[in-house]
Amino acid sequence: MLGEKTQGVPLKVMDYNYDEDLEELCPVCGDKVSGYHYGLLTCESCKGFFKRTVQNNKRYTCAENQECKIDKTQRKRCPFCRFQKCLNVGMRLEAVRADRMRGGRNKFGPMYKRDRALKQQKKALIRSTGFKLESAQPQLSPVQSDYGFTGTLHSIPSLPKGPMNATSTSVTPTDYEASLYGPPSLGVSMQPLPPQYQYTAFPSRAIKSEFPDHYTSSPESLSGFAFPNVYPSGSSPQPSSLPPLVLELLRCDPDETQVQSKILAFLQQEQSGRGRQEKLSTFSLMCRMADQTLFSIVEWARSCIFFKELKVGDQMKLLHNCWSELLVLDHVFRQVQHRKDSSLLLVTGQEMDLLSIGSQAGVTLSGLVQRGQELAGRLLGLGVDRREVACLKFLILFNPNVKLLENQAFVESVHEQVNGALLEYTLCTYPQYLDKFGQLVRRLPELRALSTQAEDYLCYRHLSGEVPCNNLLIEMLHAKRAFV
DNA sequence: CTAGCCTTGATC
DNA sequence: GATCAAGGCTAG
Repeated sequence: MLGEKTQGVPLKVMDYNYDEDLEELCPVCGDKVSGYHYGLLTCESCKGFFKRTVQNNKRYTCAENQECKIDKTQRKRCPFCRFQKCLNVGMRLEAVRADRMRGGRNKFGPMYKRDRALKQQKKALIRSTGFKLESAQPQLSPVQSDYGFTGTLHSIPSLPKGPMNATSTSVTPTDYEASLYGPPSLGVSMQPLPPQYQYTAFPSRAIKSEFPDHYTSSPESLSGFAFPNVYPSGSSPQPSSLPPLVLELLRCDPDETQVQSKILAFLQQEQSGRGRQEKLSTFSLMCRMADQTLFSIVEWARSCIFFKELKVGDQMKLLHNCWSELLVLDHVFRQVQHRKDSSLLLVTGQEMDLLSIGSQAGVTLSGLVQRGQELAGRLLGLGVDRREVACLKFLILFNPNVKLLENQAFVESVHEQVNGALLEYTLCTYPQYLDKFGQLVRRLPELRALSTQAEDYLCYRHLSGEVPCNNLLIEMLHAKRAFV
């Protein structure tokens, strides 16, 4: 109500303050913002659209190629792309209440407040300096970093409680915010998980199956260090000062949420088709999870700039060389975003208690996990961001030390280019850090050492027959070493 | 379906 | 009591 007043009706209470939300436009369609809705400032119509879609579990399809431009005049044309954009800019499914309770506040309240404060600060800064500094500090996203929006994935202590309906998403009023929509379906189809898995929030329900496999408008919508795209239409949201190559590499990154939902759905399906007796052990489940993650990594690589230019033979050689490093980096960076010492965040969004790993996993595996945590700790200390990780992935993939490549020169050149872009990026984005580039790059040998150990371990477990068959992991292992 | 306006109610 | 983001209602 007041949101409308302050912006809609130009009350004469305030003298035409040149500040306050003047240029605040809905990040989905560019219309006038009416207040915070479902996680960020949006217009009234997108608020309503988002609500209808989630509440009624709407499924849309796109008549074109899922990249329709959404603006004020065309937003009605393609609900699929509109909803897609809603999610990409950061609207939160979990802010739509499963129980439809009206009024009151939710846990986003403090975040909205903080976001306002930050905007004020920024404005003051602009006024005092006379120019904008756009996203000089991309990791300080008011909407997504501090309140742990990876942190909405925080765990629910135990199994679904009484009034929870098995298939629908109804949840008790008290924990609807926290539980989101994942637990019920997880609980049903995945069979009772081992106690060390806690149920975690998972921000989607059936809608997830509607998501396309790639996203188009904003490369920046992931949690952690991402900056929400507040630019009204599809043009590049980044200040031009950033090395374009870095942005390009980031664009190749898959949407975490989509990967997460895909893998979770896969595991659920696999698990539901399994009899009670043949339920997987925790370790086997982890292997399946890693296996699926590896699939998504391979998928990522194959669609990547540069990599897709290579002949298949070279692609295979590069991937065989670095699959475990990419897998470990993926895991480690997830822990960086997770920011918890007490648990691991799995690719499915589930949390796993580190203490229980320590007590159940055996020395070698515990040691590996521990080393992963240490690496994550160092990266966290460095303040690594997504763009840097995107570069590191390419540096790992385009390893110039891989021999017998058909197009060795190309691989070397890509490696050099990415190196240069990363250096430039760290220098211009974190000028206060004298040697961030060096620090980052020095983590790569550590990563490699860790991944080699992990491979050894996997190999050992494989030889003891403990790793599920038909496994891409094993295929990769085979490719790299001569097996018995 | 859409989107503008209305009602609610926990928090400040 | 004011605030303001949720959900609800209803013309178009």
